Amino acid sequence: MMHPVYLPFSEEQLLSHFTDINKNGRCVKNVKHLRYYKQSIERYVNYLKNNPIARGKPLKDTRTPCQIEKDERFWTASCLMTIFYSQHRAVDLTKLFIKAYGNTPPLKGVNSWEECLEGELHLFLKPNLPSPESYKRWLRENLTKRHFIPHVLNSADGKVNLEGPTNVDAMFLNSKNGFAVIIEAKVLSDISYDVTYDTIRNQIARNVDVMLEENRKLCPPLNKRDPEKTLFLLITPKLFRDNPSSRLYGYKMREYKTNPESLAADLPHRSCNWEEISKRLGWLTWEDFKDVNKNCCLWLNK
DNA sequence: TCCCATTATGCTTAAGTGCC
DNA sequence: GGCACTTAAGCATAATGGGA
Repeated sequence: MMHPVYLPFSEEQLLSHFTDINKNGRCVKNVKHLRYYKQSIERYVNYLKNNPIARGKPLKDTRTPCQIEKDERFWTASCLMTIFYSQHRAVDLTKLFIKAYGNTPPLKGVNSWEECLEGELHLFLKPNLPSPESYKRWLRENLTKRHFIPHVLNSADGKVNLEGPTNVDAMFLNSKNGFAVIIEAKVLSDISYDVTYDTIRNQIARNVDVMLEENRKLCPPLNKRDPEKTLFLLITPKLFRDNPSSRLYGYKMREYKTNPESLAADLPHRSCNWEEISKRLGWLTWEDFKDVNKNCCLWLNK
């Protein structure tokens, strides 16, 4: 077990949730991810051992060694793996999806959550999803409408790709039927708004954009994902869902849910049935996961 | 086809700034 | 002078494109 509270799983288990990567046209295992988790756990354990009294400790001493307490990588891996390895995985996930999206999946031709989950479910941490070709073309044609700093505009000259892949925090994927949930997880931080060449673009819009794009070239089973059967899920602390105006994502989620056409404004290169897309956006809290499965987020046991 | 430098995102971490 | 807050730098991973 890597850590009893923040990552109660083995290294092998954790490693199995990272996607294969494309190296010289071949899909190969990637083993690089472990080091970050192991180092962070080691810093934390050592710090606690040498500093048994926590009260009154200044932030400058604790911030780095105690990063794990607020690290979204750990929150995400730990919480989602707990659900993934739960003996009642399908029941747990169904409860969560009903809370986020309603009694029936907001997907055409899909009648039940059971149908979504039947088959072969995978959980991936930190998968990369390429920026859609249609967006990159559009940005190339509209660059000066989206940026205004000379040296940035100059650097775009001659570049093929004006946006890199979006690294989503996690993804559930059913490789039998293409059903997927793309997950953006937050602890204290807000969504990103600072990609290189588009000052208007926000992280949720990017997530929705890559959700709507096929990924035929990605390593299996990521290439099996059906964009028409993919949902977007935001996971945050309950505190910020109760106080949505404390974060940019609070404003954006409310806007996208109550006024679907606002998605069109943020994704001008696409024409979609935005009302339908809007229904595919969900927001859950870490506390929701804990309500469904007590073993989730053990650090919230206070 | 392979290698490798470059560059993208998405964070964490360190350095700089200024308040009490 | 010791902090917390703010901003910049740094790091990790992975994709990409050019050259051998």
